[in-house]
Amino acid sequence: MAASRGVRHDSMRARNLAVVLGTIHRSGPHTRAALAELTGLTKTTVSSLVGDLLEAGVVAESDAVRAGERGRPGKAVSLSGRRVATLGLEINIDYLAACVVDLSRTVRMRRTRPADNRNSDPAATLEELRGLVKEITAEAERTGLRITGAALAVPGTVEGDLLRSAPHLGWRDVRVEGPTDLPFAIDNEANLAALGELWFGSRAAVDFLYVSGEIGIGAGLVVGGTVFRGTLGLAGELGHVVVRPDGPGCRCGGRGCLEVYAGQDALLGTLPTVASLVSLLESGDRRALAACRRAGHALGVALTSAVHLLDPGRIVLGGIYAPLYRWLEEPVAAGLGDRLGQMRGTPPTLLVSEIGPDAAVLGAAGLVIQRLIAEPAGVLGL
Amino acid sequence: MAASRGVRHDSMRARNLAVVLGTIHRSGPHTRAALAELTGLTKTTVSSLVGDLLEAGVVAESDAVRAGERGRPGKAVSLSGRRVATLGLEINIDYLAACVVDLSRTVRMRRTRPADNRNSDPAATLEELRGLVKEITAEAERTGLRITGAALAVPGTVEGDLLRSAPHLGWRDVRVEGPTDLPFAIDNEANLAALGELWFGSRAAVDFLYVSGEIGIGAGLVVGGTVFRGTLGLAGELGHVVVRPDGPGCRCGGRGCLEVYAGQDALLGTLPTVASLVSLLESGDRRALAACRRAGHALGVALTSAVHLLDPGRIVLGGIYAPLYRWLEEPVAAGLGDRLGQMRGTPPTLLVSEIGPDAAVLGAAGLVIQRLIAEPAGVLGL
DNA sequence: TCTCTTTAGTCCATAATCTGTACATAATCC
DNA sequence: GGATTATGTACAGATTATGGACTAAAGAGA
Repeated sequence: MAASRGVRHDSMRARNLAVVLGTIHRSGPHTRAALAELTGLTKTTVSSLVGDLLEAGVVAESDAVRAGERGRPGKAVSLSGRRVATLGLEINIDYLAACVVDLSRTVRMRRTRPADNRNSDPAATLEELRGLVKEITAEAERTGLRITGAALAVPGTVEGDLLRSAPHLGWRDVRVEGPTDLPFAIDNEANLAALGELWFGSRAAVDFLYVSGEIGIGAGLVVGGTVFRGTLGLAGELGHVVVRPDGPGCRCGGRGCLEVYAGQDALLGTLPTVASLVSLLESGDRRALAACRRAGHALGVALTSAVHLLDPGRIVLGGIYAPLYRWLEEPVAAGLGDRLGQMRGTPPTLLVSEIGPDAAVLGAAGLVIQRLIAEPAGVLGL
Repeated sequence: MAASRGVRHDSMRARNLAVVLGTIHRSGPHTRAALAELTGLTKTTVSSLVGDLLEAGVVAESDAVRAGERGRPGKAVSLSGRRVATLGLEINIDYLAACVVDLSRTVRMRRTRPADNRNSDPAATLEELRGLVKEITAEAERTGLRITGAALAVPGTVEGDLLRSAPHLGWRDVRVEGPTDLPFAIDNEANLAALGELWFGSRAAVDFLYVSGEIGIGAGLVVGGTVFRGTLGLAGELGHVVVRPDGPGCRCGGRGCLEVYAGQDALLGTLPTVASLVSLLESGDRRALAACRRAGHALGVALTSAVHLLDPGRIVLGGIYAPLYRWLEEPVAAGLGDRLGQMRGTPPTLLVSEIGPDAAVLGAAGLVIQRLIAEPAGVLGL
């Protein structure tokens, strides 16, 4: 639905700043002339806008660049990581994490603090997080970085700034305030991991479903570079898609949810870690292989439903599914291929995430960068 | 992702025309002063914009209206159905339909032409449709209506303007051109029926999942007043969500899809029509009741998956499920309630569609109105 | 080496659009 | 009937983009 506020002169300029910055972000460094061509604005206007962006330190001019064969070479304008950065945060079951990412997508800092957050006290954990944030922002500012905002990934469902339910933390209906006075957002771990894949993954694509295998199983759908959140922000709960309506009971109250078959607990059984499962798999352990196959089948079934409902461009398996991908790929792909049948041209490509367990923190920082690029004037006060 | 074109003076005005028109559409008739308040524009600007809209005939001034207690009364500006209307079209298995709906959502004309389109020749059917369109647009123009565009609902999957697959028509990969030189769109029957519910349903809401029970089962998700289409436009294929991974084979190639349990063929069995099933149900026929209960259970399972993945605000049952709602409500709601369990505060409300079998044609016209309101300057040449 | 051509980027007068204040209008209140 | 209050319009002023002229910087060709 169209935004309801009218456009005034200042918002026109704000919008054009966003258009220029977004174009640089989307299609790489360009000279002012090329930007004028791409945006449909005149060279004059682009020059003026780029001037503001340079002053704000969000873009930088490179040395002269050969554009065509002849003529004056232009100076390419690219995103600059010099001055502006954002803060990604994560509360997970056994650690707190924070990272500072600059506008050029370089990870400038990273901190992980082990912590046992199972059934923890929200206030205490958030206080701990606040400490981590203070520490890392102070250090970032010492190196001359301006942090423009923060986002927090949590293993649970989020509505607005309300953490509805994080079963593995034992949290319910926790209102999370920003740990600083920076602009702040909180979102589901899977949604933000999907953004991590979008911003830092190697197979850059703007349409995919990121599947986050953890103790719970979540998914984040990215369509056209934006996370689809549903009505309340609760979309993507892949872990409770029904695989077998009369299957074993799930902690959610339902039966035969995907999580029962392919959650971390189901996969590991009595094994202590994913690494131990991997080594068993590598040694050809039959029970481990069977467990993986079972999980893969269930995942194939749930993903079939997900593909029919969400129509993702690709599917990226992440979290604990990444190290297990060698053993999951075949059953999952087979399940998808068999079941999707003639309904679509080809089933979505299945890929493995390559950014590892940092996906969510990085994605949190990416979310803030995304907002900065979408609305530079508001964020930077231009 | 942000649009990539810069904003110029004329697009600022175009945008503001859309803002004013959209505000009138969304929150009803208002005086210029109220519109200024709502949009954040000044009274002067709103007056000027409303002037253009009046001239284009898309809005009309009412008689003076008491706004507050004292002061000069304002004249409310409301959408006008006088001059501008849109065309909704539908190709279905046993009929062609067309309707003309004006900007004030009044259905001005409606035509249905029985036709046996099962395994029909696309070219012939489209030619037939073209005839219907010529007839109805000629008549509309005779009454002084200007048709600004048309949209076509088809029982199948649509990518762009390509009809990928309409199994019940026997069509595959048909490129559908507009039946006139008007702006034209084609979309899935379920998506457009959802828009029909949005535009013409009595329980106005901007977030819901419309479930279209026909021979196939589709669903259209509306979030914030917009249909969610997924990456290729294939989202919402509820009929092939997996209910039982080892269930009976489905024509799609999968097994245990919802359609196998709750599609029209499964519900009717050997009965000829939905009406005959209803009368059996009313007379308490045990086999009919059992069939409905089975279908309701399956629907509850599939909708559970859909709720987890899509997070709809409400669920509206339409198509053949509307007349069967009395018998479906309990098993569906029970299935949803039991399975969704503690994952969300309350499960989405279950409702029955009240606009009947016209949902898709009406929604097609609604889609065109939606576009007109979103971009009046482009469509009307202001 | 000098000039021509070509492209990049800036300058400045002009145009489009919105803002803000002042004002005419129209109703109620007392 | 005058005071009050709110609607809608007029007009000067502000903001921003445009477009053509101009400067800058490089290669091509003589």
